[in-house]
Amino acid sequence: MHDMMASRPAPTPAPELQAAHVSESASKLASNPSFSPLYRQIKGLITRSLQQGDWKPGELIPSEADLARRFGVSQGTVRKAVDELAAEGLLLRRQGRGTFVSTHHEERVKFRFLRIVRDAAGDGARPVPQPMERQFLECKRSRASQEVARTLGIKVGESVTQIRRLLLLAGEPVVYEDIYLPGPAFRGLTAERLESYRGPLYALFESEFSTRMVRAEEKLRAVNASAQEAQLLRVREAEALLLVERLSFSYGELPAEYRRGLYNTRHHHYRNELN
Amino acid sequence: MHDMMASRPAPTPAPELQAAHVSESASKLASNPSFSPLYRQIKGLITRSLQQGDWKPGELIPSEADLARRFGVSQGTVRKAVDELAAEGLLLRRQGRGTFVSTHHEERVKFRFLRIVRDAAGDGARPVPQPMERQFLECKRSRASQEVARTLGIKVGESVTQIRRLLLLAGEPVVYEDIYLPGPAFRGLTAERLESYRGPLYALFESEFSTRMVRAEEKLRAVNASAQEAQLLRVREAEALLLVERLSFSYGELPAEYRRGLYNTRHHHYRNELN
DNA sequence: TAGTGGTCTAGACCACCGT
DNA sequence: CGGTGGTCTAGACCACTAA
Repeated sequence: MHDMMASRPAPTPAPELQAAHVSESASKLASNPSFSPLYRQIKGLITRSLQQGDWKPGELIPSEADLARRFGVSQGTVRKAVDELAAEGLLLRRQGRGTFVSTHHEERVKFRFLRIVRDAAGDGARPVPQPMERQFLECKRSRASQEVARTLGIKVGESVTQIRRLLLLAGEPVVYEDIYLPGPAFRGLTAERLESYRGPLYALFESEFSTRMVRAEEKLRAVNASAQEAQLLRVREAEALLLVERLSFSYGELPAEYRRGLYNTRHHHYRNELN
Repeated sequence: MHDMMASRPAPTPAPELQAAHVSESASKLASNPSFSPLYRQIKGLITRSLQQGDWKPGELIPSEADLARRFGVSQGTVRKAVDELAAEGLLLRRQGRGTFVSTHHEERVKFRFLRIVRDAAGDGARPVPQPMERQFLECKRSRASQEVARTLGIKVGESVTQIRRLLLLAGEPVVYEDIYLPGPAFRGLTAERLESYRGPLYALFESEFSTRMVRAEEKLRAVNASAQEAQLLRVREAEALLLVERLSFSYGELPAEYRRGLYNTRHHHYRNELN
């Protein structure tokens, strides 16, 4: 047990990692009830570095060999940790170049969370039909209602930023949604900034508000359109609309955005894969 | 290159695997444009054994060490292949016991494809609310319509088995769906068998019709209830319903079932996770 | 106690990328 | 060319399960 640690050469670990690494044994931590394998501990350390912003979205992280030296483990162990993070979409591996922090700026993963597809589209169709046009109807500060507060895990009446917008695909209004962002982090967000920004909202949040959305949960229902909703989406009143409530999480399972979207599914559908 | 193969002891591979293994070099197949790494070839061989029914759902497959000997590769290579198949839900690993072929009979994965959740349910709620009751309204042979034929990849007018049923959760009708099964494989399916069977439909298909559903694609829309649909689901006519079209695939990406379901989302919702 | 999957290591070679 | 991730091996030890 102990001689394993002694025989391992001093890895001169990065300062912010040393404590965690030294406090945990590099061996299997036998008889420890809260045991977690080494590669998961490494994964936790990398995740913490991502949370802390040591490595920012789009940036190159240290090579596997480098990380293995820092953590004082073998490259294979680092590899398994990075593999899982890549599978979860937090990191992106590129052979010959290195491992990068995932970002919503990449062309490949734009509109990663928008599952709308045009009906006519074949199997290999892009997830989000083009051309896409956005109309921002509103951007204001308000107080969290009970529903919004509960969902975002904040207190009723706390400050939230609210965005109301319309998405048009090929000229047809398809999505009408309210977006709620918690706390003072998004104070600087204005209607003008939204109008002028090219690219997905999540890319804007990442670049200018230090909030990266990592994963999301959605609840889907069918509802009848109100008069106002019908007018905006150009459907008949009481026509069926797909209600999509999305709660997005940033690093560390932190709820960071709540969306309530109404989808006009006359010529588009929500696509899902089950495994 | 060649001496690698020569120096490797004869693995006495299983007959059905020998051809593929011998025809491929165990080394990296350099300069082969259709190159696939060894572990993917192994994965392909295992998948083929699953398709052929060499190992049936619920059964124990050979140990990693055993497979490694058969294929003449290291255990680590087999491990990586099995890892991917387990991640895709085709295999199930159990420490200390072995690796099993996934089955819809397991308690853990019952109703794996049914994403309906009661609204009140908390985060840790079971995916499918209990008690669940099923009413089979119809089970008949018919000819594939153009839509069904196109979806299932068969010819218009070919024989299909059609099931119409209603699912009730806590006494409330929530799902009304038409199920289309291709070809003569399901000839023996009767209303009586459906009534008497306990457990998920997919478990029945697996046990008695040698068809295991591996993955599925769904298209979701909102539609207004027809008079008949409204009556069955006990909602108002024209009330919004969630239309879920599901195409399920068996081994080898074979389309094996098409479902058209209407979900009453008054007190339940469709839950989805985005990564 | 024997056998299984799970973790970890050390080292080799390859494919890919930018310089 | 050097550095990166990708593949593959061989061997050790651990945790879990069933007999």
